[in-house]
Amino acid sequence: MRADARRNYDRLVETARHAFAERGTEASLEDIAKTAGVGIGTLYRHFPTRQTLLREVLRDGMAAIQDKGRQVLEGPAAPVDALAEWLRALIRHTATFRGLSAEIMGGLREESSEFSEACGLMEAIGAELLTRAQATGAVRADVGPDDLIKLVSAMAWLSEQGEDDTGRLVGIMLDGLRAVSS
Amino acid sequence: MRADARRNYDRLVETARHAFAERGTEASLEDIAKTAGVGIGTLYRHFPTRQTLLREVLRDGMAAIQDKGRQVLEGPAAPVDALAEWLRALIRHTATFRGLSAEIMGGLREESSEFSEACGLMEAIGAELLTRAQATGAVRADVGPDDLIKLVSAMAWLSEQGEDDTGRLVGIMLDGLRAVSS
DNA sequence: TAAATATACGGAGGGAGCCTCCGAATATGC
DNA sequence: GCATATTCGGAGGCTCCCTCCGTATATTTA
Repeated sequence: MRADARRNYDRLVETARHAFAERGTEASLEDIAKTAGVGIGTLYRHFPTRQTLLREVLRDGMAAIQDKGRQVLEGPAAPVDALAEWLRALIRHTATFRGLSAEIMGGLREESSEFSEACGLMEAIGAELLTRAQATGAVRADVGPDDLIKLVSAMAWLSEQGEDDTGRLVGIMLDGLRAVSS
Repeated sequence: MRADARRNYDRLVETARHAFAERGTEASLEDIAKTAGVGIGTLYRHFPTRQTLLREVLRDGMAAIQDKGRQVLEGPAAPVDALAEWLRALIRHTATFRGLSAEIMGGLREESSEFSEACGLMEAIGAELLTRAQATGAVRADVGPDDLIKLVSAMAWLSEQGEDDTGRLVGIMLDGLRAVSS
């Protein structure tokens, strides 16, 4: 990769990070290019679609969520609590940009999405935490890992909508996931 | 109101209903005007904002939800079940158009929104059903009517996202609303 | 170091959608 | 039938999307 290309690539990712944080995932790409001091053509060469750019911006955060998953899995907490903690972290991350939860849901649905891979990864981690929690009988048996992602997206969407007190609502949802102690 | 104005108004509402159903609330207004056989200026005179048009399209459905509320309130079902049934109906209605749940959430937040009034109404009905259910001890006491609307919106959003099996996820949420039988 | 070449840059341009504004058209009341 | 208050319609200015290709520049080679 040529040096100038590398430089522009990095500048674009950083600028996009700020723009997405400020204006959501629908931020103007022309603005991002201009702010990065780069032509719009350059942006499109490096990132053919908005999703490509978004995925790159999110790379680190995704890795962090993965780590978090491993951490709670190996931690001392009870399986249900470990799952809950991870879900909360995932929700927080999914809500960093307005519009992101919709992209995630798209990734869950369409194989071709740029987020399909990331979704698969999250689902895998969730699956591990989930089955472990289900084995203890503390989480209802009729939910799958994909349900987890969907519920997480919905909660993240709520959070995106300018809802600051999402924590309590997430708590309600988590209670719903717990098995009825009949 | 002049006869031609009335005619155009009605045509616009009907055309918009189809367009929103097909393409979501972001459907092109210029297309709607064209399909209705009307100039774009005419559309904007009758409906200064997209929300105005959307609100008009939803008028009947909103009334239906109100009726439903009265119906379950006076019905024989247990308060919790009445609440659950009404919430399910509200979710179904909120999910008729892609993008509607976001508008609803906006209406809940901003007084100036075209949906503010409708939201207030829904919240009032929900409040009645909720307090009644809470009085029986079957629903947790730490939720308010606004929480209901938020959770409904989140579920409707899920449904909008092309999720067909939302019923089960809604069930999970409803379980979360029920009081822990300690 | 200077030429050759592979690579990357940038923005003009066509398309779509939003919304405003105002001259032209037309219902309605007298 | 005419006056006039309403309403109509779409051109036009704006923003944004995305593509295409002539120009510029980094890197390699002699």
